[in-house]
Amino acid sequence: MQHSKPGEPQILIDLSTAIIGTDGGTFQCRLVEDDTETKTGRLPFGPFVPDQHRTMEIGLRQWVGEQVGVGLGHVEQLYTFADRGRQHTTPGAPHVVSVGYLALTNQTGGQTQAWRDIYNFFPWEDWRDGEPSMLADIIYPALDSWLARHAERRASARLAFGRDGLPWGEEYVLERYELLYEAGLVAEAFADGRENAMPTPVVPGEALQLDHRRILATAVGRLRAKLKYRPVIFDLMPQTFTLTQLQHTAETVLGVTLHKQNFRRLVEKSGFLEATGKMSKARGRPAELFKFRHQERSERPLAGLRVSSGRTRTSEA
Amino acid sequence: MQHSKPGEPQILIDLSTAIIGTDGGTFQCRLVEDDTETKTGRLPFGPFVPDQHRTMEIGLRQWVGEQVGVGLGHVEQLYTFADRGRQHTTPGAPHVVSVGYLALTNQTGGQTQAWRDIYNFFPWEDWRDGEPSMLADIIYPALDSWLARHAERRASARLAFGRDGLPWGEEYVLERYELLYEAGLVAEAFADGRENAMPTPVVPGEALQLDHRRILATAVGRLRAKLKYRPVIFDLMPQTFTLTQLQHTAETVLGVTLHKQNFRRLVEKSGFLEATGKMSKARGRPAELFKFRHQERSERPLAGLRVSSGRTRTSEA
DNA sequence: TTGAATTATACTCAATTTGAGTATAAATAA
DNA sequence: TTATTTATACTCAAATTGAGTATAATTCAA
Repeated sequence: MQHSKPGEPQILIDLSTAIIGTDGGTFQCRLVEDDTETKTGRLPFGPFVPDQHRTMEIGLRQWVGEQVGVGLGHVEQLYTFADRGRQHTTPGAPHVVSVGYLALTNQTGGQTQAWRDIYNFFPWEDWRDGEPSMLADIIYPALDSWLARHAERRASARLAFGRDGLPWGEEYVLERYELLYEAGLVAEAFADGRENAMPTPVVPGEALQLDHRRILATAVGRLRAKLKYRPVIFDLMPQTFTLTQLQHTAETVLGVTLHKQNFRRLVEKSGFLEATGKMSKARGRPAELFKFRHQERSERPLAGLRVSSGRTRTSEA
Repeated sequence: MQHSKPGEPQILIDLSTAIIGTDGGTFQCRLVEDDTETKTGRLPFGPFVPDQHRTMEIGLRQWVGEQVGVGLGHVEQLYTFADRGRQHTTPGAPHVVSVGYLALTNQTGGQTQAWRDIYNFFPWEDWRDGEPSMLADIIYPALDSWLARHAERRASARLAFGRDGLPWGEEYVLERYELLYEAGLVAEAFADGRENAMPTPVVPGEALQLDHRRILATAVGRLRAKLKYRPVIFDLMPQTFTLTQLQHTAETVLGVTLHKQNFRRLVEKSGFLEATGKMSKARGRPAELFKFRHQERSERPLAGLRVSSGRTRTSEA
């Protein structure tokens, strides 16, 4: 009864995957080394073909395998985006819906140049050296001028960007990107033909094709949130690692710095780590190498790192 | 390049919505008063028609409006289910993908019989009177016998059901339902033609059509989790309410009992409530009526109720 | 070869939060 | 008028958190 009559426009589902890893303090995402000579990068993606793919995850693994050949650890579905005007619509062609996925890996880099620093796409998200100056210098003035005409979005903007004394919530990555898009300040807004968009993007940060930057923002927000209540960080780590390396990874993902002694206390108490007895060799005092106790993953309530930043953040200059 | 060639089987997207409310200690979901005389209920749902629906949320609001006419408060997307074998597939017909949504409302009941107690569908989820005996009596024996042949699912089962001394995590509603489905213990497993399924469901609990019980499980799990970090509970409350009513709502959703004095302390400290000065009249001492400070929703970090159960749960008998 | 710099790790301590009560107040019902 | 019911206030110890200080084990550079 509610089902579509034949002749209605077809729907095509695209499966797009944000493959995320870290490498010595950089926060990386795997892009496709593109054949076409467009300036903007893209995530690995391809259509969901129900006849070939028993599940969407099988489909995405096929496209990831063919296009970038990265071994995936944790994989999770993020969100299904279907709004008209934000999907690439050729008249007459099927309507495209994209299902975004997050995948984590501990194998980044290698010989390929296709691993890109995620903070290139979202430079305002990296607070490891304090509040990025572009917020006060560029983003807030531009956003405020748009908000003057869109009072109904004020409350969301305050929460998302931590204005007026509210804290900066590192997990609101998507909410921030969406506001910048709505305000016409990023390149995709112009590419999608929004009437308020500037031909030259106002806000710094590299664009991606289609809605891939939106998917990446969703992925980063989800990962940042999840880090705090599930032990997903270990999917980003090599076999063995020092506590400092673990902390650097957490800081890279969260985009903030953490209190070292407390981080160590937290992580040791968690029971997820097992000392290997071996030591790392580097500058300064050698650090013990740990490994993740995989069995623990199924043996305890699965807390994450209930991390707190090293310094009380004052959210406004 | 990766796009579908014409002639490939069509995809149809169904939008299905779990509308959830509470009414004096019962946890309710709005079903459609069904025209067809099937025994099993269903959620309001209908196809996503891109030409008519600018967004999926617009589409779902249309189907909800037409089929049940309930005013929706908070609405959020849950998950997109597309696995073959769990969607109703008629050969040659389009493959159906369902996007599940959660909607909250504070208007339940009324004249209709279509509001059903959610714990009818998941009786093992209600721990307000302690651990339901059916877990030890029916579910665990049946599950264990299946696990004996599926050792690879053991770890998930322990976590989901809190076996072997692990705590019962009230938010793992979907994970529990999925395990029961996989083990062939619920009616939908038989309806979907799984070879290991019993013709008569082993586990108590009413079934729903299609994958609607899976969607409802997703909704309940998400709501239980979200209650703890976002102020969503107020979408379930009337304009004014006593602290006891608020607590009962939280207990109804979470399926556990809470410590009264601490709940009150928590909720008062949160800053989300505003005393009205009015008093409720009932048995016993009158309670003050509060209302939700809607502006607060955009003025503070949006914590939820970091509730803890009234008694330390021992997860195994 | 010594001492400065660097990094790791151990420990302290006050403030806050949490879990689990006890005590008291204000109604109704018998 | 006393028991029952419900609401609210307050206490207190344990655990957790935020922010240090102190010390140990290296390398680097003079």
